[in-house]
Amino acid sequence: MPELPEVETVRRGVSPSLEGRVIRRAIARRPDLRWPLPERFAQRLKGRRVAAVTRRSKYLLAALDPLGRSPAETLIVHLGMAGRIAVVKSSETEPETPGGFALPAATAGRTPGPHDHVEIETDAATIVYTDARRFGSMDLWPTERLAEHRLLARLGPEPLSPDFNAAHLNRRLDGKSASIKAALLDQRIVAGLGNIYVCEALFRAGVRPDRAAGSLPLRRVGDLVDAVRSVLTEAIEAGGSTLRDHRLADGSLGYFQTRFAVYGRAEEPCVRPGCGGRVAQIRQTGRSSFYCPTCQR
DNA sequence: CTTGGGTCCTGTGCGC
DNA sequence: TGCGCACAGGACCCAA
Repeated sequence: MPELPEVETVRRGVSPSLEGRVIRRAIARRPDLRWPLPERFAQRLKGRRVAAVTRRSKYLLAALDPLGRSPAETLIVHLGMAGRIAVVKSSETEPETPGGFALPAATAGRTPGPHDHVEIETDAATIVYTDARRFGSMDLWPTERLAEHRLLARLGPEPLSPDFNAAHLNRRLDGKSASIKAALLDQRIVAGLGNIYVCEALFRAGVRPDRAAGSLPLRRVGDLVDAVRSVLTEAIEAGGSTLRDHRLADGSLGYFQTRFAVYGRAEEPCVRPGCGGRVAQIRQTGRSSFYCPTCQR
């Protein structure tokens, strides 16, 4: 799934086709993704002007201007594990397909793929939401009360904001017996990290994923904050990581996966010069963790 | 409250 | 080549 860098990459890709533009057509090909879509979802999108496209954690947020009796509302999109968004330019009959990636059908005369669930069309492009596993979700919610939405209300600070700092993280880890890996995946503690970037951040900070969260001295908590920041920042610059599903909105590939130090590198040598260790893979709460037993303590 | 396991769903890649 | 199984970037929900 898309973690924060992938969602941010998608946000940047779709913004030009949505911001300041009017939704002239919307299609929902099924009534639900992970949960039921809102009542009359497609109809309620039609005619609305998109004021801005932002991101909170792994959620894409499209702020919609009021229309008629509808107040200002925000379209909330989560990509789940395999959700993908493609921008198909209205003028393109045969869109570019870099990397051999076939863009989902969207424009007139093209057949939609079996998992192309939602399409949103402006005068600039058609935004196609594809999600084979359907772990993703969409909702429409009054912008005025956005912070109260059940999916957003309990999220911790954005990892790239000043609110995520050593003092905050130390307070949230204090006394925790769960692993540091589980704590960093807990979206209430810090919002937007997933399995890949937690593994990579722990490597950078030299912290074993199975250490008790509450066992880190403040200084090392500070190292972890720095590591989270640097890995996310670099991943965003690289356009995210493409394993299976993630694509930039134009269909091209993110390339941060070429810079993974540990994720998916079980048995391979540690990248730290002179280390000589091998990357280990363990399971924690049902998910794979990768780390260097020599560098990470 | 915290913690870990089960769950939703489909596709892919591996071993046999 | 086919089959079955494990696993996949998430996170809600629930039992203990």
